Amino acid sequence: MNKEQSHQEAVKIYKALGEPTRLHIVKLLCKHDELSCSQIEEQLNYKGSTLSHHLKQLVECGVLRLARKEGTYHFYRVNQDTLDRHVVLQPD
Amino acid sequence: MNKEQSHQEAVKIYKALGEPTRLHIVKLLCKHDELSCSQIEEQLNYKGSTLSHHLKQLVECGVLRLARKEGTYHFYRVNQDTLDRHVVLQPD
DNA sequence: TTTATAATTCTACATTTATCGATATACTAA
DNA sequence: TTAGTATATCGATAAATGTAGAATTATAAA
Repeated sequence: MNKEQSHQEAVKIYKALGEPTRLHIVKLLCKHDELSCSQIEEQLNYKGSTLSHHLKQLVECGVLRLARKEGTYHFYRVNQDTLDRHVVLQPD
Repeated sequence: MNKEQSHQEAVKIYKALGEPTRLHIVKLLCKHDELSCSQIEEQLNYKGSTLSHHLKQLVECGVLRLARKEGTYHFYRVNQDTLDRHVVLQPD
């Protein structure tokens, strides 16, 4: 990977975290091992379609991954290595 | 400072860095101790008014500071402590 | 199969924002 | 004072984006 690519990769990650809803999602997942979209919906005051939109972006930039499916539930996890490579998240 | 405030503060910093031009400016300043707007203009392909706009945002979120004025030159520096508290910048 | 639930995708809309030219401000030198 | 230069601010515009309702897909249970 060249400099320009890694630059854009970092930009994507910071842009993903530079939005209050998405940073909330990530912080929540840092405390919960794994969560489904509806479990996140219970904790944060947003519609499922909105959360789905944000989850997609967080997966695309590598901050999260879809780790497991059980029935209709999709469980997401933090990619801790990706996070560690770019950010220092302050605990709530 | 409460949780919500520190959350918003982190969001501002990540949002500031989640834009290619601003991340370029910050990386440049990490290598140059201090730089003026026109010195940055020499290295990055943007107009002064655009850079001024970005520098303002980077100062507002605490990533940079206006460290020194000499004549009409305004020299900016990285706030390394702020940066260290929130991000791990990959070297170019 | 039908019904219900979880998640995603689609569509629309309002808001934000990156960029840059024009203008204004601040400082220096002649 | 006048001219020149460095920044900052203003105004306009095109593009990106967060949100949520509607529709769609996928899975499970009755």
